Amino acid sequence: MNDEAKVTGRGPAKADEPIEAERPTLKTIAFMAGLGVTTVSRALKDAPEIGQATKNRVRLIAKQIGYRPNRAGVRLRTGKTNVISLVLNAQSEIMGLTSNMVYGISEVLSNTPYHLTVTPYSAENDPMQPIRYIVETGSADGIIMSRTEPDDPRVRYLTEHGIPFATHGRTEMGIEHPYHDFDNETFADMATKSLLAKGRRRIAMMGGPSPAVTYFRHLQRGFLRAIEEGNATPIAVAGIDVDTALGTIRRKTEEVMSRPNRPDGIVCCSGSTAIALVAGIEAAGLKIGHDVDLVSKQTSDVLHWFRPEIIVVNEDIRHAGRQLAQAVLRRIEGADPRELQSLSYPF
Amino acid sequence: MNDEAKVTGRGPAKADEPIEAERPTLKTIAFMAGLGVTTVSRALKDAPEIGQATKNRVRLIAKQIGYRPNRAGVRLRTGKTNVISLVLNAQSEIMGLTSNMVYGISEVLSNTPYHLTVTPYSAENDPMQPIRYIVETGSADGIIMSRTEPDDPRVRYLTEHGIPFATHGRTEMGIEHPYHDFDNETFADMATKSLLAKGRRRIAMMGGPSPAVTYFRHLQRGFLRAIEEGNATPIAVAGIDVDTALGTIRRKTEEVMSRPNRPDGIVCCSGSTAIALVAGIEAAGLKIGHDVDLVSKQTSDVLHWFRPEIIVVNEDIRHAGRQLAQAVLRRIEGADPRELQSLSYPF
DNA sequence: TCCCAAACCTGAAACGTTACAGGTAGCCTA
DNA sequence: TAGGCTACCTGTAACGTTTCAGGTTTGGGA
Repeated sequence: MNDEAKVTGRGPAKADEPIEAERPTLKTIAFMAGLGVTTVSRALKDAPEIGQATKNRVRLIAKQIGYRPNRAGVRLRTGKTNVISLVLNAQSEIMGLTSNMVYGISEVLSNTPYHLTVTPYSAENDPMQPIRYIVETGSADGIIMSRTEPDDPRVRYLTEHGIPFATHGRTEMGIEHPYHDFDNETFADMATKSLLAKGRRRIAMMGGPSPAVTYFRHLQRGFLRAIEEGNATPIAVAGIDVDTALGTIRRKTEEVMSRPNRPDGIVCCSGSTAIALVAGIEAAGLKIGHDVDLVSKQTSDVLHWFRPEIIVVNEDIRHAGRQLAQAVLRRIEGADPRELQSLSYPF
Repeated sequence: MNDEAKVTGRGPAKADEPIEAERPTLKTIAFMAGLGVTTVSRALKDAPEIGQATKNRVRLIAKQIGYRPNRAGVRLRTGKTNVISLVLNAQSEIMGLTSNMVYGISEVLSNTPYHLTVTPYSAENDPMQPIRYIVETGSADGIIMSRTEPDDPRVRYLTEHGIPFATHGRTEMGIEHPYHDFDNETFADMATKSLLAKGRRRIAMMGGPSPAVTYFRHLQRGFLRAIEEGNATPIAVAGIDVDTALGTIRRKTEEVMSRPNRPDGIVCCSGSTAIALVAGIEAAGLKIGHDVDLVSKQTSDVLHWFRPEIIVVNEDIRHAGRQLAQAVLRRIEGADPRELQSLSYPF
């Protein structure tokens, strides 16, 4: 049977130190219950071969002494890390995106044994690098990532290696995988139409992502469709992306809005861009809602209270985080990826 | 000696599966080098009792086969988790704070074996709860936390338990611990003085934190000192904190700025608050830089390009993240906490 | 020639968990 | 009464690492 000394501590407590309670293990419970360690392990995970009375007894003791399974032990034995990794591009910080994503994911994870680790990579680095690291070292059970591209090497790699993951954004590579996306096509369509409805005819779209990212195409498609249906003129404005420095946006906007053939309506795809846009527009001596109308997507609630004249559409990133977390968790449990694909719609 | 089968795999690979390369362990290297596992372990950590030639040989093999220590093994044996935990209040999302903090910390951690996990807690919950969880389950080697209070129970608890940590913000409880803080007293002083220099005499301060948080006092002190020295009148405006909903701020500001005894200068302590303030001010029919002057601190670069009339002071949260990460790491190595205390200054 | 220390290297044990391959008691059936 | 089934429970081994307590060789000094 068990040796009591081994259960209660590593030796006699020194007189001048407080008796530090050892963290309880399965062995502690086994000793207290007069059972084998195996039985306790099984009882705690509700295995069918353990009697109900024993289970109750074990669970009572476990709760009383505050037993928590040692993650290192579990991980070493089973390979299960109980970690979800959020892989992020540190550059693309659309206002509040990272934080809301983190908080959304955490909300879901807080009721589970999973922890969240964040792995940012800098823009100069290969996006594959953190992914490979996680897979090679087996440091997470699931991955959440953003900046999804139509033909995304990360998606291919993870699928080949059978690692559960979910992407913020869709791909176009014929691989069914969990994702959550905002319906940017509908957003661009609706946004453009609302400008058309105000009589605007010379419309530009700004503040979208790099063309490499999938949702750039969605935006483009929705925008161009509405423009065409409305018989309006699309104004191309280069160099105002969501990753562009705000000072550059402001300057560029002022310049664009001073041209004779300036747009009279703007669809903006990000909140921080919108703020710099407004600054540029007003620096050019124009008035929002009079000379030009502005519709913008936002991922934090800043715009709402900034200029009531701006038509604001919310993309709820926190909700996206929740969806993505749910998706990876269910994928880890083996769910069909096609059931883990969701879209949110602009209202 | 070692059994080759044990080193190269768990059995013959099935014909229809690709030969999945097993992840190398110390045993793999030991077998390849014709050494004992112990020797390899020691060689890799540069122990003095291993010969130089052996070290070189072992390290070469390790590098060649891409050996990475198994974290679960290390953690189980030594108790070292190689994890730093960032504990955050999910409510207090000052614009971009969370993300910049995360990125700053990651920058430092990326050159170390440490991973970053994020543990948010909701405002309704006890701030001690996540801290206790981490300590009880031993799930991190170090903790970074914010919203530091003058008499902070978390600081007391962690100090008593000897867990390395660093706080964003100072305490006033006579415990020397690592921290990084922004010199909010100087900020408030400078900000107020710059308003005085513009001839403003009726000055309010808004957008600070909850009075429970330490830096509330710093702001107050700097503000009141400058007010007194300048023989100006402080205008008290209640209910416009950094955590207040922006809609509320906007409404309240409009109301305050419509009073006959309205402030003619405002010191604002957060960027998002400033945006809502401006909206309120302009809704009241006033013009920034004419009827009222505004100085604001910001933690993202939005304000800069928003209204040039606003005097902007930057608090670099990314830098704070770097400092805090450095501090915990050095604390883990046993450095004196008094050498891990730093302040950044408004320029 | 013998002994001893220094320089290197070693196997076994342990961390906490789960999987494997049983073991035992009690009871029912033939 | 034997055989066998069911319901519960058990010890041992293993995951990969580090620590402990040695072991072996080499070379130098007496």
